[in-house]
Amino acid sequence: MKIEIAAKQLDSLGNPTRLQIFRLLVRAGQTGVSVGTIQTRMGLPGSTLSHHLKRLVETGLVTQERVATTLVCRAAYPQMRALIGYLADECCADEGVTVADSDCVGAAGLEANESDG
Amino acid sequence: MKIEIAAKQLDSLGNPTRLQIFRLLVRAGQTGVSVGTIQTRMGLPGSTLSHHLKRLVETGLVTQERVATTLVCRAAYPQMRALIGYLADECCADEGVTVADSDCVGAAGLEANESDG
DNA sequence: CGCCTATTTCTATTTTTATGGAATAATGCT
DNA sequence: AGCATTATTCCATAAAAATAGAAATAGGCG
Repeated sequence: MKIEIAAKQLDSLGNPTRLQIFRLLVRAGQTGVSVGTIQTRMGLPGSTLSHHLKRLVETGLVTQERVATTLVCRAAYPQMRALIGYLADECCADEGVTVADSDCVGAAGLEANESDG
Repeated sequence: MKIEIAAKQLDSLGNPTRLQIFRLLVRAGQTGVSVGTIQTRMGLPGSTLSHHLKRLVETGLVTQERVATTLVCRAAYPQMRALIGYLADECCADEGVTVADSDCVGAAGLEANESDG
Protein backbone atom coordinates (compact mmCIF):
# COMPACT_ATOMS: atom_id res chain seq x y z
CA MET A 1 0.00 0.00 0.00
CA LYS A 2 1.34 3.39 -0.95
CA ILE A 3 1.64 5.86 1.83
CA GLU A 4 -0.30 8.44 -0.15
CA ILE A 5 -3.25 6.10 -0.44
CA ALA A 6 -3.13 5.22 3.22
CA ALA A 7 -3.03 8.89 4.15
CA LYS A 8 -6.04 9.64 1.99
CA GLN A 9 -8.00 6.77 3.47
CA LEU A 10 -7.07 7.78 7.00
CA ASP A 11 -8.07 11.31 6.19
CA SER A 12 -11.42 10.16 4.91
CA LEU A 13 -12.01 8.37 8.19
CA GLY A 14 -10.56 11.22 10.19
CA ASN A 15 -13.75 13.18 10.48
CA PRO A 16 -16.32 12.44 13.15
CA THR A 17 -19.25 12.48 10.76
CA ARG A 18 -17.59 10.22 8.23
CA LEU A 19 -16.26 7.86 10.85
CA GLN A 20 -19.76 7.58 12.23
CA ILE A 21 -21.14 6.89 8.78
CA PHE A 22 -18.50 4.27 8.23
CA ARG A 23 -19.24 2.63 11.54
CA LEU A 24 -22.90 2.55 10.69
CA LEU A 25 -22.07 0.76 7.46
CA VAL A 26 -19.73 -1.67 9.16
CA ARG A 27 -22.37 -2.53 11.70
CA ALA A 28 -24.92 -3.00 8.97
CA GLY A 29 -22.75 -5.60 7.29
CA GLN A 30 -23.28 -6.93 3.81
CA THR A 31 -26.86 -5.78 3.76
CA GLY A 32 -25.73 -2.23 3.50
CA VAL A 33 -27.64 0.96 4.20
CA SER A 34 -29.30 3.29 1.76
CA VAL A 35 -28.23 6.91 1.54
CA GLY A 36 -31.66 7.99 2.69
CA THR A 37 -31.49 5.81 5.76
CA ILE A 38 -28.07 7.11 6.65
CA GLN A 39 -29.46 10.59 6.26
CA THR A 40 -32.32 9.85 8.63
CA ARG A 41 -30.10 8.07 11.10
CA MET A 42 -27.51 10.79 11.21
CA GLY A 43 -29.78 13.78 10.76
CA LEU A 44 -27.74 15.37 8.03
CA PRO A 45 -28.79 17.46 5.05
CA GLY A 46 -28.65 15.45 1.86
CA SER A 47 -25.98 17.55 0.27
CA THR A 48 -23.69 17.30 3.25
CA LEU A 49 -24.11 13.56 3.46
CA SER A 50 -23.53 13.18 -0.24
CA HIS A 51 -20.23 15.00 0.02
CA HIS A 52 -19.05 12.80 2.85
CA LEU A 53 -20.12 9.62 1.09
CA LYS A 54 -18.38 10.73 -2.05
CA ARG A 55 -15.18 11.07 -0.11
CA LEU A 56 -15.50 7.62 1.40
CA VAL A 57 -16.29 6.10 -1.98
CA GLU A 58 -13.40 7.90 -3.65
CA THR A 59 -10.93 6.52 -1.16
CA GLY A 60 -12.36 3.05 -1.68
CA LEU A 61 -13.59 2.45 1.84
CA VAL A 62 -17.24 2.42 0.85
CA THR A 63 -19.01 0.94 -2.17
CA GLN A 64 -22.37 1.85 -3.59
CA GLU A 65 -24.91 -0.15 -5.51
CA ARG A 66 -28.04 1.09 -7.18
CA VAL A 67 -31.22 -0.68 -6.25
CA ALA A 68 -34.10 0.98 -8.04
CA THR A 69 -34.14 4.59 -6.90
CA THR A 70 -32.07 4.01 -3.82
CA LEU A 71 -28.32 3.76 -3.48
CA VAL A 72 -27.15 1.11 -1.09
CA CYS A 73 -23.85 1.81 0.64
CA ARG A 74 -21.58 -0.82 2.10
CA ALA A 75 -18.30 -0.79 3.96
CA ALA A 76 -15.47 -2.09 1.81
CA TYR A 77 -14.05 -4.66 4.20
CA PRO A 78 -11.05 -5.76 2.15
CA GLN A 79 -9.85 -2.19 1.71
CA MET A 80 -10.38 -1.53 5.36
CA ARG A 81 -8.44 -4.62 6.31
CA ALA A 82 -5.63 -3.55 4.03
CA LEU A 83 -5.51 -0.19 5.72
CA ILE A 84 -5.52 -1.71 9.18
CA GLY A 85 -2.84 -4.11 8.08
CA TYR A 86 -0.73 -1.25 6.87
CA LEU A 87 -1.11 0.59 10.15
CA ALA A 88 -0.41 -2.52 12.16
CA ASP A 89 2.69 -3.09 10.12
CA GLU A 90 3.84 0.44 10.77
CA CYS A 91 2.95 0.19 14.40
CA CYS A 92 4.56 -3.10 15.20
CA ALA A 93 7.60 -2.66 13.02
CA ASP A 94 10.29 -1.81 15.53
CA GLU A 95 8.78 -1.39 18.87
CA GLY A 96 11.62 -3.24 20.48
CA VAL A 97 9.48 -5.32 22.76
CA THR A 98 8.17 -8.70 21.85
CA VAL A 99 6.08 -8.30 18.81
CA ALA A 100 6.45 -11.78 17.53
CA ASP A 101 3.09 -12.97 18.70
CA SER A 102 1.55 -10.14 16.78
CA ASP A 103 -1.05 -9.37 19.35
CA CYS A 104 -0.78 -5.86 18.17
CA VAL A 105 -4.19 -6.20 16.77
CA GLY A 106 -6.45 -9.10 16.51
CA ALA A 107 -7.38 -9.01 12.88
CA ALA A 108 -4.28 -7.46 11.51
CA GLY A 109 -2.11 -10.31 10.54
CA LEU A 110 -2.54 -9.47 6.92
CA GLU A 111 -0.15 -9.07 4.08
CA ALA A 112 -0.29 -5.37 3.61
CA ASN A 113 3.43 -5.41 3.44
CA GLU A 114 4.91 -3.60 0.56
CA SER A 115 7.35 -0.94 -0.28
CA ASP A 116 5.80 2.45 -0.43
CA GLY A 117 8.75 4.72 -0.97
CA MET B 1 -12.35 4.62 22.70
CA LYS B 2 -14.57 7.52 21.86
CA ILE B 3 -15.31 8.06 18.26
CA GLU B 4 -14.26 11.70 18.50
CA ILE B 5 -10.83 10.72 19.73
CA ALA B 6 -10.45 8.08 17.07
CA ALA B 7 -11.44 10.58 14.40
CA LYS B 8 -8.90 13.09 15.64
CA GLN B 9 -6.15 10.50 15.69
CA LEU B 10 -7.05 9.27 12.23
CA ASP B 11 -7.09 12.83 11.02
CA SER B 12 -3.66 13.42 12.46
CA LEU B 13 -2.37 10.43 10.53
CA GLY B 14 -4.37 11.33 7.47
CA ASN B 15 -1.80 13.62 5.99
CA PRO B 16 1.09 12.33 3.87
CA THR B 17 3.69 14.38 5.70
CA ARG B 18 2.50 13.41 9.15
CA LEU B 19 2.06 9.77 8.22
CA GLN B 20 5.61 9.78 6.94
CA ILE B 21 6.84 11.38 10.14
CA PHE B 22 4.99 8.82 12.15
CA ARG B 23 6.39 5.98 10.12
CA LEU B 24 9.86 7.35 10.61
CA LEU B 25 9.29 7.34 14.36
CA VAL B 26 7.86 3.86 14.35
CA ARG B 27 10.84 2.56 12.44
CA ALA B 28 13.18 4.30 14.83
CA GLY B 29 11.68 2.44 17.75
CA GLN B 30 12.28 3.29 21.39
CA THR B 31 15.38 5.25 20.56
CA GLY B 32 13.30 7.96 19.04
CA VAL B 33 14.32 10.71 16.66
CA SER B 34 15.06 14.33 17.45
CA VAL B 35 13.05 17.09 15.83
CA GLY B 36 16.14 18.31 14.06
CA THR B 37 16.85 14.90 12.60
CA ILE B 38 13.30 14.57 11.39
CA GLN B 39 13.65 17.98 9.82
CA THR B 40 16.82 16.98 7.99
CA ARG B 41 15.42 13.66 6.89
CA MET B 42 12.17 15.06 5.61
CA GLY B 43 13.47 18.33 4.30
CA LEU B 44 10.84 20.47 5.94
CA PRO B 45 11.03 24.01 7.31
CA GLY B 46 11.17 23.96 11.09
CA SER B 47 7.93 25.77 11.56
CA THR B 48 6.04 23.42 9.30
CA LEU B 49 7.46 20.38 11.01
CA SER B 50 6.70 21.81 14.41
CA HIS B 51 3.04 22.24 13.51
CA HIS B 52 2.76 18.68 12.30
CA LEU B 53 4.50 17.30 15.36
CA LYS B 54 2.28 19.34 17.60
CA ARG B 55 -0.71 17.76 16.01
CA LEU B 56 0.64 14.25 16.48
CA VAL B 57 1.53 14.96 20.09
CA GLU B 58 -1.85 16.52 20.80
CA THR B 59 -3.65 13.44 19.56
CA GLY B 60 -1.39 11.27 21.68
CA LEU B 61 0.23 9.30 18.90
CA VAL B 62 3.67 10.76 19.51
CA THR B 63 5.50 11.59 22.71
CA GLN B 64 8.36 13.98 23.24
CA GLU B 65 11.18 14.00 25.75
CA ARG B 66 13.68 16.74 26.32
CA VAL B 67 17.30 15.71 26.23
CA ALA B 68 19.41 18.77 26.73
CA THR B 69 18.52 21.14 23.93
CA THR B 70 17.04 18.54 21.69
CA LEU B 71 13.55 17.11 21.74
CA VAL B 72 13.35 13.41 21.15
CA CYS B 73 10.14 12.19 19.53
CA ARG B 74 8.80 8.67 19.79
CA ALA B 75 5.81 6.85 18.42
CA ALA B 76 3.27 6.11 21.14
CA TYR B 77 2.76 2.44 20.52
CA PRO B 78 0.02 1.79 23.05
CA GLN B 79 -2.10 4.61 21.69
CA MET B 80 -1.50 3.41 18.20
CA ARG B 81 -2.48 -0.10 19.12
CA ALA B 82 -5.63 1.20 20.72
CA LEU B 83 -6.51 3.03 17.56
CA ILE B 84 -5.83 0.02 15.38
CA GLY B 85 -7.84 -2.09 17.76
CA TYR B 86 -10.73 0.30 17.49
CA LEU B 87 -10.60 0.20 13.71
CA ALA B 88 -10.29 -3.54 13.63
CA ASP B 89 -13.26 -3.80 15.91
CA GLU B 90 -15.31 -1.55 13.65
CA CYS B 91 -14.15 -3.31 10.57
CA CYS B 92 -14.60 -6.87 11.63
CA ALA B 93 -17.81 -6.33 13.51
CA ASP B 94 -20.24 -7.97 11.14
CA GLU B 95 -18.49 -8.76 7.96
CA GLY B 96 -18.85 -12.37 7.06
CA VAL B 97 -21.32 -13.06 9.75
CA THR B 98 -24.90 -13.85 9.14
CA VAL B 99 -26.59 -10.71 10.16
CA ALA B 100 -29.72 -12.46 11.23
CA ASP B 101 -29.09 -11.85 14.88
CA SER B 102 -28.12 -8.30 14.34
CA ASP B 103 -30.65 -5.60 14.89
CA CYS B 104 -28.33 -2.96 13.65
CA VAL B 105 -29.00 -3.43 10.01
CA GLY B 106 -29.99 -1.83 6.98
CA ALA B 107 -32.82 0.05 5.49
CA ALA B 108 -35.01 -0.38 8.49
CA GLY B 109 -34.85 1.48 11.73
CA LEU B 110 -31.89 1.39 14.03
CA GLU B 111 -31.82 2.40 17.59
CA ALA B 112 -29.20 4.83 18.65
CA ASN B 113 -28.20 3.16 21.85
CA GLU B 114 -24.50 2.92 21.50
CA SER B 115 -21.98 3.58 24.14
CA ASP B 116 -19.47 5.80 22.51
CA GLY B 117 -21.34 8.96 22.02
C1' DC C 1 26.14 37.03 31.23
C1' DG C 2 26.48 36.38 26.31
C1' DC C 3 26.32 33.12 22.85
C1' DC C 4 25.03 29.01 20.32
C1' DT C 5 21.95 25.40 19.01
C1' DA C 6 17.35 23.59 18.88
C1' DT C 7 12.68 24.28 18.55
C1' DT C 8 8.49 26.90 18.96
C1' DT C 9 5.45 30.70 18.29
C1' DC C 10 4.00 34.73 15.60
C1' DT C 11 2.14 36.28 11.50
C1' DA C 12 0.57 35.95 6.99
C1' DT C 13 -1.06 33.62 2.79
C1' DT C 14 -2.98 30.05 0.10
C1' DT C 15 -5.55 25.91 -0.17
C1' DT C 16 -8.72 22.66 1.41
C1' DT C 17 -12.60 21.21 4.00
C1' DA C 18 -17.25 21.32 5.96
C1' DT C 19 -21.69 22.81 5.51
C1' DG C 20 -26.20 23.36 3.46
C1' DG C 21 -29.95 25.59 0.47
C1' DA C 22 -31.58 25.34 -4.12
C1' DA C 23 -31.54 23.41 -8.57
C1' DT C 24 -30.86 19.26 -11.21
C1' DA C 25 -30.67 14.65 -12.38
C1' DA C 26 -32.07 9.45 -12.11
C1' DT C 27 -35.61 6.18 -11.44
C1' DG C 28 -40.07 4.18 -10.94
C1' DC C 29 -45.10 4.48 -10.66
C1' DT C 30 -49.69 5.48 -12.47
C1' DA D 1 -46.40 12.21 -19.95
C1' DG D 2 -46.86 13.81 -15.21
C1' DC D 3 -45.41 13.23 -10.69
C1' DA D 4 -43.17 11.57 -6.48
C1' DT D 5 -38.97 9.86 -4.46
C1' DT D 6 -34.04 9.56 -4.05
C1' DA D 7 -29.73 11.30 -4.39
C1' DT D 8 -26.26 14.40 -6.58
C1' DT D 9 -24.37 18.64 -8.19
C1' DC D 10 -24.16 23.70 -8.16
C1' DC D 11 -23.17 27.51 -5.60
C1' DA D 12 -21.88 30.17 -1.76
C1' DT D 13 -19.79 30.82 2.80
C1' DA D 14 -17.43 29.99 6.96
C1' DA D 15 -13.95 27.50 9.19
C1' DA D 16 -9.82 24.95 9.42
C1' DA D 17 -5.53 23.26 7.64
C1' DA D 18 -0.98 23.59 5.29
C1' DT D 19 2.84 26.20 4.45
C1' DA D 20 6.76 28.95 5.71
C1' DG D 21 9.70 33.24 6.84
C1' DA D 22 10.87 35.85 10.81
C1' DA D 23 11.06 36.61 15.63
C1' DA D 24 11.12 34.61 20.07
C1' DT D 25 12.03 31.13 23.50
C1' DA D 26 14.47 27.06 25.92
C1' DG D 27 18.52 25.00 27.44
C1' DG D 28 23.33 24.35 27.90
C1' DC D 29 28.21 26.06 27.75
C1' DG D 30 32.34 29.12 28.00
